Amino acid sequence: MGTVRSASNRLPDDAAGKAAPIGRTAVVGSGARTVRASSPLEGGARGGRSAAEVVKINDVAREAGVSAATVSRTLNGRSSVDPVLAARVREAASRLGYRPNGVARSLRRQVTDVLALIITDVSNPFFTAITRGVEDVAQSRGLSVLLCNSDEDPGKESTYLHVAEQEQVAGVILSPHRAGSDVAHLRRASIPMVVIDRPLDEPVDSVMVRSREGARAATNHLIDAGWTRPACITGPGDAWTAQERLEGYLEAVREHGELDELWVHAPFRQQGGMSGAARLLDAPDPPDALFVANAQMALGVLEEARRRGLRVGVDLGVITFDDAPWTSFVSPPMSVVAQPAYDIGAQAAQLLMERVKGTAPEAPRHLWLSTMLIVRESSRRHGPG
Amino acid sequence: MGTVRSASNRLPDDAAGKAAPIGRTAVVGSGARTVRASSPLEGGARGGRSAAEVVKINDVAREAGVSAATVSRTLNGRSSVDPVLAARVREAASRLGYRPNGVARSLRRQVTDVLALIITDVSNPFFTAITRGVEDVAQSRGLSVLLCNSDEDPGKESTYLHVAEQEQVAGVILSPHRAGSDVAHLRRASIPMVVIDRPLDEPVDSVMVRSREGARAATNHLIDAGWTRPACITGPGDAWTAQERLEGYLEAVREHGELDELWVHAPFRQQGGMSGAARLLDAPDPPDALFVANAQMALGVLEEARRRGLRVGVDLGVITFDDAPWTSFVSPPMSVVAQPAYDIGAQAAQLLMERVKGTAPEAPRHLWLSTMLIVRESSRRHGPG
DNA sequence: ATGAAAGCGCTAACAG
DNA sequence: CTGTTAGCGCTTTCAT
Repeated sequence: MGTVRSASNRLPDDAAGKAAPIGRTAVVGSGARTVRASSPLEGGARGGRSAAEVVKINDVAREAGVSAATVSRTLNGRSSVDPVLAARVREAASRLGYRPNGVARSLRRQVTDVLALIITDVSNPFFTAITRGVEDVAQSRGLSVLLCNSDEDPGKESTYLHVAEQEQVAGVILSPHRAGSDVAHLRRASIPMVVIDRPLDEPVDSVMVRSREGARAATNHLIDAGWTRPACITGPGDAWTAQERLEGYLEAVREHGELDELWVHAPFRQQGGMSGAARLLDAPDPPDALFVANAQMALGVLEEARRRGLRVGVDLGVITFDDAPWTSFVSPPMSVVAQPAYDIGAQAAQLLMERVKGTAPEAPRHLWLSTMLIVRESSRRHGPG
Repeated sequence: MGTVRSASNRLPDDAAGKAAPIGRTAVVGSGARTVRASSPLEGGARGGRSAAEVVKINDVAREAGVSAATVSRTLNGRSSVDPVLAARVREAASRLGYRPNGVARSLRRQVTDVLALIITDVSNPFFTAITRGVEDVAQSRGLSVLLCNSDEDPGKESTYLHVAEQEQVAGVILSPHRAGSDVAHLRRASIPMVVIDRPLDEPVDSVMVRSREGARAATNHLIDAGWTRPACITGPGDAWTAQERLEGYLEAVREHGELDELWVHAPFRQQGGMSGAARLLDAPDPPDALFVANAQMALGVLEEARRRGLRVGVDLGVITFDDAPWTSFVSPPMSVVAQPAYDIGAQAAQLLMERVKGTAPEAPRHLWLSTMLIVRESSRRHGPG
């Protein structure tokens, strides 16, 4: 697949050995812990003494000659403070390089200015587009977004759900692995949540895509284009989106009667597309066109087609879900069912913001967005030769 | 660019209006706060009373008839407890559905089991591959990874650096926007850090790629292939990787004498590649081959070439950095300089783990990984027509 | 091995 | 408007 010219990497052994975990503090001297300034003689961190000590709110208070409460009020602007004192506080804070401890604040306030977005695959452009949507609206509201990659792994998913709970994030946007994903703890901690891309067996806000409709349109298009044995390569059986896209395919096929129903399940990855295509094409009476459930799989399909010397658009019609950045550059340009990924993210963040602020109605809201069929060349039937 | 069949999305207005922020608690009744069980008469959450109340360590302690300290010790396994009591504690904890409050724990322990990975572009496959590397080793060490997308925006970067500090993450892996990115606060908070992809003007661990070497090899390859006016489309001038790749190009060009030095800077995006190519090709004496500094830009180059009716591999030679998943499927297959992205992440995580555990030497370590030239078709010179 | 008590650093009632 | 006081929920000495 190309000439390789050079290579040289190495992954070093774990130089750490099996030593017991040690705290963050560098192990320099004996076990004696650093002593914090407490005697009035210390007089605060004056001048250029670049101590590694962390400045706390009380240091600032002392330096500014006010109470910690006033420092807090000044810096948070929640209550009015005498301008003179406020100035003194700000001055002291910046002189000392004070940085509020977010953990302490969170503990006290019980919320953070952070929200978590848990997706099933960072390397899928569909999800990164969603991410952008989420980020844009979150940022406009002054919140940060922490991305968590659950990788279609229930274990990782629950770990991240746990992290979100532990860290007391303001809200969670989740693309659940399965409808049964356990979010009870989040609910119990009353952390607002919005589900995207796939449904959840819980009464929560959601933003979904009419996948089935898109799949049906894609399959119909394949048939209209003159392909006579369209098949479907969809995601794993336990993924709702995979089922829906398969359903859409089946609906279309059934509308036309006479057609065989041909489909396989495979992981939502390039490798999955490859093996799925292989299984289908190895059948006694193989399909002449493929509706593929995601762009990463589509790449695998192209790979397998190439391996077999099948010309896409001639020997094999192909259309896929997701308008990845590369779709119009492959040969031939790939027809797709585009999902409004950015909007999914933006809408979900909207809904979440409303929950966070408490301005949302109690009943869960469900948004359904539509797909868009973009016909390029891979799905058209070009005469052989 | 394709026939569009249907579309229908909408982005609802901000239904929230401009109401002041309200805490997470649903605003149901008056201002009276929920009262916590404190009277001995309450007797703990027996039976099916599914209270929305959050269970705290003291509830578990009471339920198990031990002290909070014992509960903590049991659940953290840091000190030995009587097996009988331990069993009782565990039983009580699970019966009550106790979930330790991570924020409180972090405040006390001053660390979290989470590390932050700050990258400049989630939608760049190079960075998602890095992410996988980081995740794999972090997970094997029992840590979770929070991904932060700084988007080449110094503001966002510093926000995330701030979040990382606030949340007291165990460590940070950063792909800095500029060498001058301000990480002083992290250092002051003694949060371990590893820099990837680009250097930082600070004595910290780093994992980098010999970009310049790769760029030089790519350019030399273009020249060897028979192209006579190779040009370079690199990233923004303030990005180190962009400079290095340009340098590599220049080195190669200079080695050959006689050749003009042709290059432009542009954002590391598809759009950037497009405009960069346009500028270069619009010149009086345009190049006949392009060395592109990243895969997303390369897509833009393909777009521009198509727009102008230039045949890649015939009228225009192209080679790019990064072996994105689609590179071998575009037409013609794209030659690339592959970076060991996964390894960058894995190695960085390794280094970070050692710092977190305190088993690393004090002096910063610098790892340099090599690229790999993969020659496909886009860079070969095929006779016209 | 266990419990009591002392905070981690901050914010929010509550008086003044 | 400001300071005092009381925790947020947990872990960890320090005694026992």
